[in-house]
Amino acid sequence: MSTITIREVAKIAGVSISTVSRVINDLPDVNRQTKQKVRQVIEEYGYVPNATAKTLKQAKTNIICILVKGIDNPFFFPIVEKIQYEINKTRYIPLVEYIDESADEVRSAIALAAEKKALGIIFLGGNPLARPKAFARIKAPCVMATVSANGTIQRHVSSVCVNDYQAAHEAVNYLIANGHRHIAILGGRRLAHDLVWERYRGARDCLEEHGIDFDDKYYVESMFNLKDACAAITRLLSAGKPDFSALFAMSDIMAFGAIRAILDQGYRVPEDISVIGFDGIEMAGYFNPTLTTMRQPSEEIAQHCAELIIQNIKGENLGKKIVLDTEIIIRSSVIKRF
Amino acid sequence: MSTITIREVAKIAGVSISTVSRVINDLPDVNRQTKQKVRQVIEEYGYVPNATAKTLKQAKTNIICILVKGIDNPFFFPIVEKIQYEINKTRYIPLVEYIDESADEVRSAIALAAEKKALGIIFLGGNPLARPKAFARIKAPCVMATVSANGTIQRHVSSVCVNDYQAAHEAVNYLIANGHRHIAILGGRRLAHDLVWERYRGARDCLEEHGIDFDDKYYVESMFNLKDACAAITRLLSAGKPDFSALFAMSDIMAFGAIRAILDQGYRVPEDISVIGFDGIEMAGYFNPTLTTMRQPSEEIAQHCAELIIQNIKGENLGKKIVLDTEIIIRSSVIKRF
DNA sequence: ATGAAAGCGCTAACAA
DNA sequence: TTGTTAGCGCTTTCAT
Repeated sequence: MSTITIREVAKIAGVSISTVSRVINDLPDVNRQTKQKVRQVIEEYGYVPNATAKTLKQAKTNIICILVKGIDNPFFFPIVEKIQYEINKTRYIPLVEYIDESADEVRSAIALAAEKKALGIIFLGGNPLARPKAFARIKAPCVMATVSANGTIQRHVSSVCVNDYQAAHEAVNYLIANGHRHIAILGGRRLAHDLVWERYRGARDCLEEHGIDFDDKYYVESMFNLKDACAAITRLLSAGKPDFSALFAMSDIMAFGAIRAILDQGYRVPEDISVIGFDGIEMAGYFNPTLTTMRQPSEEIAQHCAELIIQNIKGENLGKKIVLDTEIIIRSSVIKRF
Repeated sequence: MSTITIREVAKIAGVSISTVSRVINDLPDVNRQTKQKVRQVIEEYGYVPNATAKTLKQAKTNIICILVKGIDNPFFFPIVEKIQYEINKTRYIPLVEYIDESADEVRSAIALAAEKKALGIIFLGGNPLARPKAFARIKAPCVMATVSANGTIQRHVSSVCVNDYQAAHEAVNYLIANGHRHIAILGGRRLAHDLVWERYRGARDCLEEHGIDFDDKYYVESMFNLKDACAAITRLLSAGKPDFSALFAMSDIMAFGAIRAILDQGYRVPEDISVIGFDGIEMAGYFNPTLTTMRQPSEEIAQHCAELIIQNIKGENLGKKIVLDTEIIIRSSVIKRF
């Protein structure tokens, strides 16, 4: 593990430490030949600068952290990619940190801000705002991606998200417009996440506006994954012949799990039960049947996140809340009911 | 961004820096009351230790790095999770680093070993062995996950993988056993990756052993993603009525893309074309039709990786190559042909 | 039980 | 153009 240090490179090359430092960092005022010689020593001995020491010294970095909670959420991939891409175009450096579903995102963020001296943090997934007191410890500006920061008093917290209420409202409205009156909802724990609550409200209100009473036994609670969603819908269906003709799933992944369950129980999608998803992940266009879904504009979300965090770092637009529009992608998992 | 430092905590608490350090690290030999007081100051002022400085000082860590190339490969998720889980049970600390598909994994690894002072590195994805010279720079023991390190002379490189040749052989054999004689192969660039080459050889040899000539026009080249696979198969099918009854895809994701293409072209899976995948990702059991696939034992792979890297760090089993068995998961995307 | 002091590898004034 | 030097925040002997 004995990596060579700048000191030794200097000694071997017969120059001073600062000269080596200059070469490493491509600073001006270095003789061409000296530079050549140092480069050669570096190459030969495989010297690698110790970034820890560099960071320690420099006191500040250009790092913007992207803290992703939930490694296996396909909805996040294109967002992470795009944010990275956008930040890379600037003078800032994107640093993606994935943390476990069970990890504490606020603690991670605090650590990040301190350790990596992140100038700003973009949160993707999780529910950091749920712990406002701990959150207040973070001094760096924060941007919440796909989660609204409306409920926050924290001035350094911005957000970029869709109007979950309205999106869910539209999704259910599409179902109703297609003649469905008996609609089930597949979502997360309503009290655990604002996001879930908003989508639930949007869906239920839409139902009510059309004079449809929503019986809570048609709210199917599940985690945001394939297996759990499949199990939940299987449970619902195995009780007997379903008396609903459409299902609104709060994520595409849940929709996939639900469709599997419906198929396994001997029903057809969409002929017997129509399904609409949420997110608009890539797989939705490849699944069979292809999945009708409320698409969140992931590219735009990413773009705005990148822009906003940089503005925030410069002290501009702190606490700004950006709300984007969703778009329904009509495919073949919803059929007209007469 | 002005985080308080250990020095200031010491001053405020009226003790020395070392005492504060002792409290932070929970070392013995600190008076209860002193500890109390220091803790209080830390709490009150929101002091967070600077991990950069700590790492710099400590010269060595307990970090084991997991370097994942290709953020959107669902096959990797459970492996990463399990490796993390296993390492967490030991005194070592797992550190997952995701790098872009276009990034240089060898450079990243070198940087990692130096910067984070990783004791060992587990590689997931990419093809680091393709650059042996640069790779030799890494002094920390390395474990290649799901890629064979057989071709390497490097003594510090171990690997945990399946026998790709044999697995592909079995997959195609299953197709043949089901009466298929005309089989297409969907894979990556054969010369770019040993893994692709091995699977190709296994498939082709199996065909030959059954007296079937493989016409290279039925080798469909594509990247390992949905879109490209779908496009490639669409191209193949739009040429005219397919004269093959089965397809072997080198990854489940590719299989999904292929199935979409087949369906879109008006054919049925498996009635017109049977499809077998590779990897055994979770989604394969939810897709429609459910996907028959050669499952790589991801849990076991992860487990062995974790064990091996720790042994390697201790100087044991350096360069060990572990080869695991795949298992065919029979579902409904392959049908008997008479 | 506590403190003083020597660095970890690097950068950035300031000198030369 | 190059070298000298003072730290960055922390851990860790070694004294006290």
